[in-house]
Amino acid sequence: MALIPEDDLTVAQHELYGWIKEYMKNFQHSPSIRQMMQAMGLKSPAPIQSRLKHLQEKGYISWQEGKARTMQIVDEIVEGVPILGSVAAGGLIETYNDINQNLDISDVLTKKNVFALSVNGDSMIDACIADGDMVLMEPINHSSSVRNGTIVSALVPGLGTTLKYFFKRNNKIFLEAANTAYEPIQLNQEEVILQGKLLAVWRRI
Amino acid sequence: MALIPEDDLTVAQHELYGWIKEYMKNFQHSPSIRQMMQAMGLKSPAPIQSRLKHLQEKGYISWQEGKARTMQIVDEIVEGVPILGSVAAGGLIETYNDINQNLDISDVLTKKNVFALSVNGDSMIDACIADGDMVLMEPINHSSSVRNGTIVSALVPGLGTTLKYFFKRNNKIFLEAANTAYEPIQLNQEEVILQGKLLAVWRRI
DNA sequence: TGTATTAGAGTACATTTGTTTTAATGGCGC
DNA sequence: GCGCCATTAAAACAAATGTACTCTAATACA
Repeated sequence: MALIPEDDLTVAQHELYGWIKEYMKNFQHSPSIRQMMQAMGLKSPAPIQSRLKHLQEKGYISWQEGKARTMQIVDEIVEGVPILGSVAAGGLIETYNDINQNLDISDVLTKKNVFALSVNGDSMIDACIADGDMVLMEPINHSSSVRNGTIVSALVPGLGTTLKYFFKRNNKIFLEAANTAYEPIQLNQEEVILQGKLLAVWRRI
Repeated sequence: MALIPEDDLTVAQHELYGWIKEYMKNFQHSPSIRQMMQAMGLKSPAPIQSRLKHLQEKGYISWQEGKARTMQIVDEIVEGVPILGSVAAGGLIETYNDINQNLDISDVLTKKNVFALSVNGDSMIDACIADGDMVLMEPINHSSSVRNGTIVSALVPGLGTTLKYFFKRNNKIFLEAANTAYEPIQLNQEEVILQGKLLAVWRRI
């Protein structure tokens, strides 16, 4: 049960294709035929040429003839997944099939210094952040730049890093869970280091 | 308020840098110096070399000396956000700073035919899927390939597209919401078209 | 077993391409 | 105006590279 139907490829072609994808992901440019030759353990360029030709005929790759390192992987969508519609819960939905919109995640991922944290526990369950989720955080420079109600990751000495709602009242900082089973934490400004504020949530099933 | 501090670049360097990024985004490989020359309206490679050298010294790009089209853009993180630790709710946490792991989203995004749906309503709120979330779905070919308990988007004639838990018992299909306020839907196999199964959830704050 | 097909080795060649060098140009301060 | 500096043009060169070709070994198939 292959996830991607690459069954029309021979073993050698599949191996080369995988190597190329890996190389291009790492180096952001196309490898040369002689590099592929070496990577595949071959001693002449002819077999690579043959495999590339087949890969091109089957629509996996393309390149500009005669030009060095101009391969492209045509198969995979580099960035963006089509948004096919909106889906409702129980009620009516409009399914706009031909909308030309793509889910854009890159703006968050390419933001400077963004980091991710893996969520443990269920203290934010009422904010729809579950155990095992990845939260993408933007570093906080000044605590004054954080609005009340923002979800932040905060380092509380003795407690460790925790994900909570942030509130500031009368120079006191309150960290509140999104779960009534947890008591709010009240702290002085010096007692807490705000690490980042929540940008996005990512959950793999 | 520039997002990325490119202020240390001259106008010519900045223009070239922008063009290179655009080219590499479109073609998945590095341009040649002569291509850049032409794009910048120049008639000799020397000015491009000079600008590339400056871009390299300032840490924007890199390349392998002597090799054709081996440029890389070092500035932006192409894919991947560092996972800095795991964050707990209220309890203790281990914050592993030096873990060399990156949040990898590409495997889902580059999967064939994956599509996204915008979630309306709160019927899946107990599965931590909230109004406004984006759900990434993998197309379903055969209903037999869907396991009980999977979250699917299903097209129910007269009802529209809906996001629900999928169950199959005695050749009947049950679509259950993750919200006790909604009643389960019971259908015959012919009455429902399974569109996709849930791969991931994405939520922007 | 014999033959056709395919894969690979080895080689050669033209083009592309990075790099170097030298000369010309143009702006700029004095 | 004059000289200094950075930018560009122009040309040349060597390395890298894609491509074509021939020959050999392996493989499949009847």
